[in-house]
Amino acid sequence: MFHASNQSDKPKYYALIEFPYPSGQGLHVGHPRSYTALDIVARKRRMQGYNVLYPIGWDAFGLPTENFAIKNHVHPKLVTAQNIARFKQQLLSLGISFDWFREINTTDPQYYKWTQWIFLKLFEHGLAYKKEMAVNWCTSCKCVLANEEVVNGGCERCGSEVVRKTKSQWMLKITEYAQRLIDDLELVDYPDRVKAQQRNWIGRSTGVQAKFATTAGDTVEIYTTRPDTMYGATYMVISPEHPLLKVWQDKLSNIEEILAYQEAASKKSDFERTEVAKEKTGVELKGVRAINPLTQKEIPIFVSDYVLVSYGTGAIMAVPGHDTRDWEFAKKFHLPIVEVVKGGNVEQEPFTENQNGTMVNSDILNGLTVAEAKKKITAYLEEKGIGYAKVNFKLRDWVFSRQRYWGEPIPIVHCDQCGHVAVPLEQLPLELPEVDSYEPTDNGESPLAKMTEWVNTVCPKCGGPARRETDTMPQWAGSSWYFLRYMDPHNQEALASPQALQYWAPVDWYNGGMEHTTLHLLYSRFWNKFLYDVGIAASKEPYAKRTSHGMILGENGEKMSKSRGNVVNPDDIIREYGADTMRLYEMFIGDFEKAAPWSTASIKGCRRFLERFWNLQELMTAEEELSPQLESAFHRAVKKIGEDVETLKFNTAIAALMALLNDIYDCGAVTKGELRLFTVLLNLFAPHICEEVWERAQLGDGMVCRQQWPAYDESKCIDKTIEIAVQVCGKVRCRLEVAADIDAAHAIAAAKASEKIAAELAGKQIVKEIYVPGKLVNIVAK
RNA sequence: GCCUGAGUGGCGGAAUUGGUAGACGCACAGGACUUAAAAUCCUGCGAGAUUCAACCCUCGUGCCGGUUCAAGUCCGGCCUUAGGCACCA
Repeated sequence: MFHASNQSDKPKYYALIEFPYPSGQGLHVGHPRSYTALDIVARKRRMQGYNVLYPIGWDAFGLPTENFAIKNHVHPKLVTAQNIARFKQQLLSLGISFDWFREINTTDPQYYKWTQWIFLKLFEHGLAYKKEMAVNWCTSCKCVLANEEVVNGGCERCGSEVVRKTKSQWMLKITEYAQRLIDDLELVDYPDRVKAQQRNWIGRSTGVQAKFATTAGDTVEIYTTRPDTMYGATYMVISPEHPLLKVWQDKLSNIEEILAYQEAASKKSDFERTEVAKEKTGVELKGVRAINPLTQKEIPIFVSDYVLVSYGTGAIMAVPGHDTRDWEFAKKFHLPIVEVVKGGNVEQEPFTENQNGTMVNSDILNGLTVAEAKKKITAYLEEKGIGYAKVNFKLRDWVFSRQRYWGEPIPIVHCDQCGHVAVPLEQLPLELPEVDSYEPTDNGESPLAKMTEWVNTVCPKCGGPARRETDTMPQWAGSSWYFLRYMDPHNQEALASPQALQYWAPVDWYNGGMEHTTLHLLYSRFWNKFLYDVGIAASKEPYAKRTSHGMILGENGEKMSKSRGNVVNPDDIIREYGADTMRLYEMFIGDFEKAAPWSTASIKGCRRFLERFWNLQELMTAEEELSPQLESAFHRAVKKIGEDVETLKFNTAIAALMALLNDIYDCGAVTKGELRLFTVLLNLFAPHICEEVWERAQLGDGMVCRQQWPAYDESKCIDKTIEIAVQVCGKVRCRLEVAADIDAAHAIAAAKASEKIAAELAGKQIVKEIYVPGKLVNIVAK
């Protein structure tokens, strides 16, 4: 019924919500908050003459389905199909104007064929690579997690402990796009908090990478954001995993102690390692020392787990006078602390302030400000060949392998002769084979590894024996490009036709949850940028505008969950109050962008409002015009509702409709023209009842949702008379009814003429008279 | 520690650029209708003092201070709280 065409004379509008994961629990009351909001926008755009694309689909790969399948010995395909059927029926009952002709499903081979195709493109461009590395391993899911999926050292999904494990993994080089992912935030309209969170996650820092010579005759590279403090570097720290330890092992007299420390560090979980309040530990290397390139002094080298191997060079110069961690470490190990920036007392506490401060004890830098010193020393280090300016990011490459069944197979073949070879494009989709058991294997491999017939294949390159990759892709794969598939969902030849991609891109308005800011939102921006670079996606950024809805909490103000017993089932609400009431309530519940507690008691108000609207039919007169008493109220309402929908203020838009309805009841009658206009306005929020009233009261041809969005007349938004406040010295003393177009002189005169004000001013001298048009008069008197 | 937000009645929440604080709704109280209840309709509903009653008055948007004729809104300093990041050099 709401079918978007890829060819139209109308301007296009692409509204998008995050497609749901069809879980076994069915729709959550949180889903409709987002869907109804953009449904309102989509409906308004259609009425405003746009060709609107508002699609829906299913992000259906994932662990809960797989776990359910394991437990109940059913194929996840079947579980998925059942869940989708339930979700679909629930969404249909809400009357969301999705384009169901474009429904997609990430687990459909015709869909994941293109997910695999994109992976091979990434592989072809060197952005997908396999690497032996320490990864985050969820002990409960028996699966590798991306950094983005680890929350407080626990699994984002199940909360279980995450440990480090060395495994060979497929990685995606998202770091290649780090700078552009930051820069291009300038091109899009996202909430500041979303942009800030993404920048924070990517974590750009500027500094210097420099070489420190050692007494072993080689060098250690360090990274620092404070090259200005290099004269104060009194020791050096390398991470326990640093490769130089192996190189130096024969020279180190305390190698046993170091290896023991290394061993202990490797056993710690992520959670333990990143615990903040932890006391610093470490071991000094006996036998190798470094040389501060500026002071030429020999300084000790320590190994400590407060330096991470995965960031920078895995080694730092330690400046205890001006870094909190170095200071703590120096105090514990009684290392010298040298002040190089004046302003604090470095014996008492580190002086980390880097705005104001003058360099001291720093030879060529003495007397400079920190900023000047940074510039000068960077140039100096470059000139001497000691170091160079370098930008670093906290963002790591994306661990893309999962050792699970229910995901897209990674279309790669391992050949002893040719290495990693792409499955030829014409063999896509590489479908998931049937397996007997979906359980991961004991050694942490995917259940696919047991499918020897499937695993053993021939190399596409040399024809020799080869093995298929048995890892699958993470759940994020399918959702990283789905907005492109919607543009042309049935295309067999390409992920979408160039014309469709050109026509619809970018998504004009994308609404979703804050929880996806550093996961899905970042991943899909990355994929879109890559696809843009290879000439497929038509816009640099996938989403022109992003908004975020707040969570709907339980009645007790806590997050809804089964264990808390505060879950509200949308089916129950729809059954008892109807879909329109449900939609209206979720939009009226509060500020759209903030979390709001559910209140079943408050729903009644929305239901009552709709009943009062329904009963207007009995008050309807045959007149077409707006009645003089209500004309300005209607014009104001059209204006307000139009504006509020654009700024996500659905709650006040509905309040305006309620106020307008109260005004109509005060008049005791409604003209046909008024009811028509009211129905048109309300139809965005409550489509079912409005279509019904539209037809029964014979308000017009066709359906309400096909009408034009009404215009308002600015000049008619104003009443003939208005009430202004009269203040004396800023305190309201009375209110006056005056003509709306009254000028300052007359307004002030009218104010003074009132008995109350005259009495108030008696015997006082007027100092100042202020008139704020349409608002108030303020008389200042002594 | 750093980065974002947010603190307003019994409750959810309103309040362009500083300009009548509490829109709209819920709950509650009183009344009408009814044999009765539900539903519906009408009225009231921040706190305090005063009054037979009403008007009027005083206070009031987390706390302290400031700017202004005028501050929920702007500035400075705190407190509390939610979300994100975090031994990131």
